[in-house]
Amino acid sequence: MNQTSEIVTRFRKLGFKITPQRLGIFKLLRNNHSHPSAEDIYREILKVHPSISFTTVYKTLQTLRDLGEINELRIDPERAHYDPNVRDHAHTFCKSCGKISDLEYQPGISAKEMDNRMSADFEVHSFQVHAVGLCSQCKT
Amino acid sequence: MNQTSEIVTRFRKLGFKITPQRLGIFKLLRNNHSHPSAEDIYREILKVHPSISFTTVYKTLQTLRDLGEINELRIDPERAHYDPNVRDHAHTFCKSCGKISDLEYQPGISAKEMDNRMSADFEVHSFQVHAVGLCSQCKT
DNA sequence: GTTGGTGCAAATAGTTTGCACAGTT
DNA sequence: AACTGTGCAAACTATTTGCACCAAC
Repeated sequence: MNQTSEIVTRFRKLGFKITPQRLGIFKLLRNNHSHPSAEDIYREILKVHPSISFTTVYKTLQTLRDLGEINELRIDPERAHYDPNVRDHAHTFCKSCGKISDLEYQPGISAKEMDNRMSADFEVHSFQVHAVGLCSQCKT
Repeated sequence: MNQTSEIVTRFRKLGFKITPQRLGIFKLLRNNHSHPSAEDIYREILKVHPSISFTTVYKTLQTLRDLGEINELRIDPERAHYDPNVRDHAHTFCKSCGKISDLEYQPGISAKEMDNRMSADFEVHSFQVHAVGLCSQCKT
């Protein structure tokens, strides 16, 4: 995810408007490594904008996703999570507590390299690597 | 997924019963490389068992998944897909038509190796690798 | 003033569950 | 006969949408 100022410029250029709600969401996401769900973000932003609606959060996340500013992670079968870090990287997902963490392991190949390799058959947009299991707290 | 006869033995051993519906589902899944959703399986099995319910399909898939006979794939944000091939392997997911295919690329590391490497922090049960993008039919 | 955003409420869709009856063992 | 499975219907939950009013531009 870019600097807030860059996103603001980008939004304006595309005819999107900048609202306090959106600014709050941008701020909440920047440097956020917790992989929040839409609901998580909604609950947090409520502290700053007590009358914001879930719909606004939801639609803003969609917009940011469509612009490639954030990734929508579909690791958790129960809900989507959002990640402002759009660089290629892997995740761990704990089946017990649902926590998603960044994983140091590198797949050894980027989405771009992957795309070059198999472009005849499939056009790769992103390349996702997940380790699913139990985190240190949950494995007894 | 094991041979049907082995699954039957395993089910009986665990106190689960063998019904024509379940046998039909076992047969439909064996050697199935199409990564069907529960709905897909339901529609297929209806041709053989016209009065089977979605609930039965759903519960049987859960049981097979819990026994490790099949993998529940959560690549498609819209629905779960099922794969009788439980060996480590990667998938492609087409954002446009939703098709899931097996991918030749090997992550270069198995879930077991992965687990050994990072066992201090996280207990890896499975290791999932997905290329998300557009299939040959959908990329214009 | 024009256009897009917000927030409410309702619809959608996949998934999951409770329960009575039927089938397997 | 005992106990699990089946099938129906309903509940649940995350997600998505329609629309009237509001705010950014």
